[in-house]
Amino acid sequence: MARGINKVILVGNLGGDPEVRYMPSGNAVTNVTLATSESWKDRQSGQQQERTEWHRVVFFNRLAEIAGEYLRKGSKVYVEGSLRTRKWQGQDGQDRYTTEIVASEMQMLDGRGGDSGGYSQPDPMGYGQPQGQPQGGQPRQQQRPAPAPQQQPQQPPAPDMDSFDDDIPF
Amino acid sequence: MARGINKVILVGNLGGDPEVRYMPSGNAVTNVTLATSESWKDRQSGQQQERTEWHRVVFFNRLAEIAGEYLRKGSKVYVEGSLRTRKWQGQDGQDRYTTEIVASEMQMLDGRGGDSGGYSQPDPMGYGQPQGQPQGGQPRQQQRPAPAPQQQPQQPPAPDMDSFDDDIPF
Amino acid sequence: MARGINKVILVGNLGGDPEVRYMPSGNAVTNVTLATSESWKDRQSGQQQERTEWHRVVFFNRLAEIAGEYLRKGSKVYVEGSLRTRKWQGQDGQDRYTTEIVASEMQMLDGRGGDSGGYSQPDPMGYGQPQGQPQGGQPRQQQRPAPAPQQQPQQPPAPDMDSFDDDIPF
Amino acid sequence: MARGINKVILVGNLGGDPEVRYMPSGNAVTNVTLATSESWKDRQSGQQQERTEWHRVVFFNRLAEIAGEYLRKGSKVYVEGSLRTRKWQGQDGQDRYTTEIVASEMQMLDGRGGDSGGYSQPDPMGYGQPQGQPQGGQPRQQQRPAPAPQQQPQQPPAPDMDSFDDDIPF
DNA sequence: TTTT
DNA sequence: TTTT
Repeated sequence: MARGINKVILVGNLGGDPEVRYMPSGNAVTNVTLATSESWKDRQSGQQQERTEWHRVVFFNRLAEIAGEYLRKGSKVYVEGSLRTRKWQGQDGQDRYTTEIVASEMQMLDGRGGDSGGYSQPDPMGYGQPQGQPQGGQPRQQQRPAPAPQQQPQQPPAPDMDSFDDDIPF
Repeated sequence: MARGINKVILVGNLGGDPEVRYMPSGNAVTNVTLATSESWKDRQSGQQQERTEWHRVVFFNRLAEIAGEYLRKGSKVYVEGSLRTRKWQGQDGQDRYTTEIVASEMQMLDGRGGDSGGYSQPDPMGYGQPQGQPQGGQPRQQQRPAPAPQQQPQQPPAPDMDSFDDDIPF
Repeated sequence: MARGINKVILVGNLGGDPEVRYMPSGNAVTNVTLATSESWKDRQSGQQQERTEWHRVVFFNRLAEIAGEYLRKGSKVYVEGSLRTRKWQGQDGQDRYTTEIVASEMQMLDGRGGDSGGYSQPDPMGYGQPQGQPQGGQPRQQQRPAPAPQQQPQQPPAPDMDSFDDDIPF
Repeated sequence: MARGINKVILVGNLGGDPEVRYMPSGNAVTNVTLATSESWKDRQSGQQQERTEWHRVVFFNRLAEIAGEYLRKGSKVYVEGSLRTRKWQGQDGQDRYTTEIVASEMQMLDGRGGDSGGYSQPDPMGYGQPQGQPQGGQPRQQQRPAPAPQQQPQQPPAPDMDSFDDDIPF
């Protein structure tokens, strides 16, 4: 039961490949970062401005497996979920807080995925090939660039797997 | 000012090219139909079932022009708006009601758009590639057509342009 | 599985008491009408205008029972669901279509509902009646306090006012 | 223009009175914390569990003034906005990040606000105070009634119960 | 997933 | 770190 509504809807692109981990229970946990951006014309300078917002999204269980399998760096994705602020200890022993979107629904919005390898097994989600892409001409090579090494600014540690409760309410 | 929240969020594909009209004031009004679908396994038969829902979306003013310019049959699009039920007279003189989504925000989710040039070749299927296909290394035949363009049952007349109020609050 | 997103979020007041029916299977189906309204100042006349939109909402199964039990005419409610257009035959034998919101989530937003019973004493917590309580003719004791205000852990400093840009795009 | 969608919808209660500040430009900035909570039954212990999530919400400009004027500790409110993660320096000189919801829309969901003053008379309409009205210590006259319940025009018949499918996918 |  |  919920008292209140805590809902997030994102459409954005993955900043890197998903990171999949497994809990002792065997359940999967997948983390991605998602970029959304806005651009507008600055009133004073008349300059075009842009701001990118980065979101930390976490998937659990079945959704974590699907995300790990189908999403790739650059994938465009719809994510629906809820906000959760999680506490962790910095190396200096101080408390830190990180806000994440705990996904409850995910939908791929492009068919590239970003993975050149393609599927060797059937597509459990029935996802896969893109809708809305021009179909003439030659199918093109998958262009996913090599995984960029990436420093997260202030990387919070991965959540302690043992502290996860399979009964997390979503 | 609003009393209450009336919000719709859709991600779907256009059933046809947008229809753009102009009000006497010169403001544009664009109509599209948008398909969303769900599939699930029937409990009894074990059969895969699918249901496609068709939404009537209307854009006004600047958004109407952008929609008219960039959207095409098959385009995948994010639409945010509000519900409005509109009354009209059937040929038999009887009242009829049609519910539409009045769009307040729109975002194209496939990359063809954005370019006013559009297609230089026709899309043979009328859509672009469907979603829901496996993506193996070998491009394969399109197996499931995207939601078939179809005559909307009971086509309500286009809204009477003169009855539109430029002050509609959105 | 879904191809596309079909989501509606409403906050409004019930136009009448819920109508509960039961399917042959014993499952409940509850219908309500929900009002949302907007008001704005007309540009030309300078008059305050108001438009009320009526939404047909249908609940199934367990949600239908809860809605039938706790909602009343005038109740303020949050509803999340999806659009569904349903075909039916008019008395003249002609097809008609009605668009409804099929609710997937519901939350009561007042503790008094539309029942005139209401509060007879002031609310000592400064909160009002918690959600999810029955709202029959007899007001009853508050049993679950609303979330207690508490100190935020790790209060970040207020943003530096000078760093704000008036052109922030929202 | 946006590339991507960054949308948050919250319904919750204020943890404290709003904090209003003014920018050098004279524009207002108002901060509140908002609680949403979930409760569920733990699978193993069978115990009822509850988790409250606290959200930092910031309002700008006109919305900041309205929030500062009408919201109070305990107020139930609908907030729509977008996520923004803001960087700041801890006392130890280290970077910290705080995620906030930048509100673009706000609606009060109770007529009493958090002010214990509340109503001294019963609500004749069975509705409660309309939104958007001042709610200071002195209750004032209700000026705009909530949307009047009214007969729906063109009532379609109730759905034929036998045609419902228990497997409807939601 | 659970609850009202 | 993404995308156009």
